[in-house]
Amino acid sequence: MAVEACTPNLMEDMEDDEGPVIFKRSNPASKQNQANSEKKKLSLQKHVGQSAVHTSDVRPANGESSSAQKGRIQPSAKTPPVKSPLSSPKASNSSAKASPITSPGANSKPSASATSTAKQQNHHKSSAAFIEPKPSVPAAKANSNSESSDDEKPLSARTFGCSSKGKSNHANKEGGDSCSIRRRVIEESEDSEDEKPLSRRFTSKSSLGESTSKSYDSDEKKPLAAKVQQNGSVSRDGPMNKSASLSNKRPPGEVKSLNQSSVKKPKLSSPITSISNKQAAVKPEPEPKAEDDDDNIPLSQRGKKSQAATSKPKDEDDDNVPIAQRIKKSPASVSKSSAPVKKASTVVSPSLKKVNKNSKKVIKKTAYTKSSKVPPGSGEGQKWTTLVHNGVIFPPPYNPHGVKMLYKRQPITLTPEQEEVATMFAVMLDTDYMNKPRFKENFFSDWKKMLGKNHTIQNLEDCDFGPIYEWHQQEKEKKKQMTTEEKKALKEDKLQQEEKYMWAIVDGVKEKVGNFRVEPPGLFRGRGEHPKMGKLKKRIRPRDITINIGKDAPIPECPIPGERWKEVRNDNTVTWLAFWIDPINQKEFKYVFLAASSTLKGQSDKEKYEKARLLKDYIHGIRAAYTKDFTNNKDPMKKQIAVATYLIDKLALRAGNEKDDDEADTVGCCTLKVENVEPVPPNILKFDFLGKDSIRYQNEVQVEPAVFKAIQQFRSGKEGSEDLFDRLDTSKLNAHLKELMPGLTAKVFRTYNASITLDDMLSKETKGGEVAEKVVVYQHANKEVAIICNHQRTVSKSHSAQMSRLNEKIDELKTAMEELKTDLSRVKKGKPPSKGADGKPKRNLNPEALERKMAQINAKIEKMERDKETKEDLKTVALGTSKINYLDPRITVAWCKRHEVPIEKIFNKSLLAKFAWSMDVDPSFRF
DNA sequence: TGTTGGACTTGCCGTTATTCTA
DNA sequence: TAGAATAACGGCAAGTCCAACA
Repeated sequence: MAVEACTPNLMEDMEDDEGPVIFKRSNPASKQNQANSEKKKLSLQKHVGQSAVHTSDVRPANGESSSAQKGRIQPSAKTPPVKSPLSSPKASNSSAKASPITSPGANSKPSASATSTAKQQNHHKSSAAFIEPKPSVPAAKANSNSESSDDEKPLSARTFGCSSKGKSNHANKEGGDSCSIRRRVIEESEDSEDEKPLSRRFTSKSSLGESTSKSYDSDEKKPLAAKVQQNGSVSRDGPMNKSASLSNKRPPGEVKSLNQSSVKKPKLSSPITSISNKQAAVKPEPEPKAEDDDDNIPLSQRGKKSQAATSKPKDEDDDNVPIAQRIKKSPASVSKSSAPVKKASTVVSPSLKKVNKNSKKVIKKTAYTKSSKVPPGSGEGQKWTTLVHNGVIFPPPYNPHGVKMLYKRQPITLTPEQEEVATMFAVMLDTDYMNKPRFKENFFSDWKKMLGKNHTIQNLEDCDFGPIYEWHQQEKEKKKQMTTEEKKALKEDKLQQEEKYMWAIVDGVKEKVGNFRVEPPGLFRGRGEHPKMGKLKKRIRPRDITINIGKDAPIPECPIPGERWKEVRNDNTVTWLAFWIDPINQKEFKYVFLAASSTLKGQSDKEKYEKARLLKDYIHGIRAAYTKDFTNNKDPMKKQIAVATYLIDKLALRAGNEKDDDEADTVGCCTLKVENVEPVPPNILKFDFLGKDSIRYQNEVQVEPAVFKAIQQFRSGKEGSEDLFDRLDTSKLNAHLKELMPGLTAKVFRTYNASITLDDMLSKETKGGEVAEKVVVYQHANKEVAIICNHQRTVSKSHSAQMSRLNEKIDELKTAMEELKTDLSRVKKGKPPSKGADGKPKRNLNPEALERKMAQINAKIEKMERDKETKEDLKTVALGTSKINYLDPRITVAWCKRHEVPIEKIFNKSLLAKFAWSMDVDPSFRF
C-alpha cells in the first residue's frame, strides 16, 4: 500500500530530515514569580462578589443522619444545615486601606504528609501470574532486518541521532528565567550557535552516541549484578552533560499571548466509515520476527544491519534515519510490507488474522489480560472476584484558630466556615495565584456567597488576610521546631489511624490502596489559565461517596459518626474502591484506586507495554500507509488523518481531545489551531502551543514536503483560531488507527517511541566501565525520552543560588590553583612560597607535593564544572514521568541484568514495587 | 453520529525523607 | 552535626479513550 509513497524524492526529503533536531521548549517560569511575592501581597484586594448565601456544603461535619448503615445500597442522607458556633458580627467600616502583609514565606499547603512506609506486599504471587509464557527465543535472524530495523528505530534516533545540537533558548518572560529547548531538523548544525540563548547551550549529542555497536552477548547470562561494586553516587558528569538544552515553563501570563482560542470546533465529521472501508489493517512485518527476535542478535550485528540498510556514509550513524527514510529504506521491505497492506484493503479481520502469525504470540501472551472495556455484567469485564477494604479516611474537621483578618483595617469576626475559607486564601498569599485576577475573582465569588450579601466584607481589595497568614507561618514554624521525637510520635499516630485504610484484599491478596484519603477542602488550583481556579472545593462528606466492594465483604464503617455513604456498589467490572463527584467540575469524578504496585495496576501496565511492542510489528506498514495518504490521497479527511498520525508518530504529540469552555485552553494534535503551526518554507513547521497541564510545546521540525504542503493546505483560508484539522477528532483518528492495528490508539505511539528510544539508546551507548558510567548512559537515554515527550519541570527556586555557589567554589579553586602554580615556580627556583592571604608564610612544600595538590584541585574543578553543566542541563527536564509511565520496565531490568547494574540504581523503592511484574524478564529481552 | 458519562492513565508540583558536604 | 542538596512520595489536576445514550 505504501510502496508508491516511497518515491526517490521522498527519500531525499527524508534524508534531510536527519539534520540536527532541536527541541524547543519554553520556560513558563511560573515559579520565578515567587520573587514577587512581596509585591503580590501588597495587592490582595479584589472585587466585590455576590450575595446568595450558600453554605451548607462547606460546613463542618455535624452528623445528623442515622448511624452507620448495614444495607447494600443506601440513598444519600440529607443533612440539615449546621449551626455555626459563631455569629458573624458586622465589623465597622473604615476607609483606610488594608495593611499589606509583609512576611514572605514558603508556600504553604495543607500538608498531608502521611509517610506511609509502605510495607511491601508480596508481589511474588502477582509477578508469578504475570510471568510471560516466555516464547522460546527464536534463532537470531541476522538477516532481513533491514526493513524493520529502521522502523523500529526510536524517534530520538531520528531526531537526536545526528549530531543534533541541542539549543537552549532562554526567553525571559514575566521576569521568569524562561528558556526553551528546541529540537529541530535543520541541516546547518552550525546555526545552533546563532540561536544560542543567554545561557548555555549544549550539544545534544554526546560522545556516547558513538559507541554504536557492542555486543552484550557475553553479558547476557550473567545474573543481576547485585554484587557489582557500587560506586557510590551516580556521577552525572560525563557524556550526558552535553545534551540538550534548557527550558522553562510558560509563564502564566504568557498564555494569552499565544492566542489560544477557545473557539470550539464545529466538527464537520465525515463518517469514519469512509476511511474504514478503504484502509485496512496494516499488516505487521511479514517476517516471523518475534518479539524477541532481536534479542538474540548481537548488537554489533544490529548495528551493521541497519547501516547496511541505510548505506549511509560511515559516520552518519543510524540514529539519523528519519521516519520516511525508514519507510523507504529498504525497497524490498517496503514492497513486502506494502503488499499485505494492500491485500488487507478490504476488511480488517482477515489481515489481522494473517498478521497474527506474528502477533499470535502477542495475543497469546496477553491472553491473561481481559479487555477492560466489556459491558458490565457480561462477565468478561470482570476485574476481581472478591474485594474487601475499609473505605476511605476523611480529613479532620476544621479547627477554628480565631485569628481575625482585617477589613478596612478593622478586625472582622468570621464564622468557622467563613474563617476556614479565608484561611485557604490567606495561606496562598505568597503564591503566584495572587497574580491571577481570575483566581481572586473566583475565590471571592464563592466566599461572598458564604458571607452573605449583607456582610461587612464587600470587596476583596479591602481585605487584609495578613494576620491569618502570619498565624499560619507561625504554625508552620512551630511544626518545624518540633523535636524529632515529637515528629516521630505524630507520624506514628497518623500511621496508626490510617493503617486500616491503606490496604485492600483483592481476590485474597493484600494490596495497597493508592489514595485512601479524601481530598481536603481547599481552593481549586487549576493549571495554566484555568477558568475555575480559586473556586472553593467543598468538603467531601460520606454522603458524597460511593463505595465499591465485594458482595460478601462487610461494608466499610462510615468513619464520621451519624453519617453514611451515598451508595454501596458491588461492581467487579471496575477497579475503583470509591468515588465522589468532583466538587469543581460536576461532570467529573474522583476515584480511589489501588496503588500502582497492585496486581491490577501491574497487569494493565503490562498490557500497555505489550500493545506498544505490538506496534513495533505494524509500524512499518503504518508509516507507509500514512505517507501514501498524505502524499496522494485526495480525500481531505484521510489526508488530515495521515498528517495527524505522522505528527503523533514523529513528534510524540498527544491525541488532543476536545475541551469544554470551562477548562484551560490547551491543545493536542487533533485540536491544534492554525496559529499553533507555522509553516516556514521550504519544509519546516514551527509548533507553538500549550499542551497538557498548560506546558508549552515549542518545536521546529523539518517535515516531508508533502506534509508541509498539506499543512499549508489545511491552513488556507482559516483564521488563526480555527482548527487546523477541521475534519478530525480523536475518535475518528483512533477509529482509523484501530483499523491498522488492533487496539491501537494515539497514545500508544508515545509509549512505543519512548520505549524504543530507550532500548535503542541503551543498546547503542552502553559501553563497559563502572556502574556509575552505565547509570549515566541510562540517564542520558532517559533524558532523551523526556525531551521527546516534552516532560518539563519548573526550575527549582534555589537553582540560581545553587549555580552561584558552584561558581563561587570553582572560582575559589581556580584562585588556589593559580597560587599553587606561583608557588611551584618559586619553589623550583629555590624561593620560599608566597605568603598566604592572611599574610602568614605558607608551609614549604616540595614540588612533588605541590603538583599532587594541583592535580587534586584540578580534578575537583573538573568535577564541579561537570556538575554545573548537568545541573543546568536537567534543570527543566523531568526524568521521572517517562520512567513511570512510558518506559517498559523490562527494557531497564534486562539491561541491568546484561550489564550488571543493580536495578536499585535505576528504580527506587516505589518503582521496584510498581514494576514487580517485570523483574523476572530474560536478560536478552529487547523491546 | 455526536455527545456525554465513566473509568482509567498521565503529569507536575509541593512536602517530606534521605543523603551529602563542610 | 547542621544545613544544603537531592530523591522519594503523595496529591490532585488534566489528560485519553471507550461505550452508552440521545
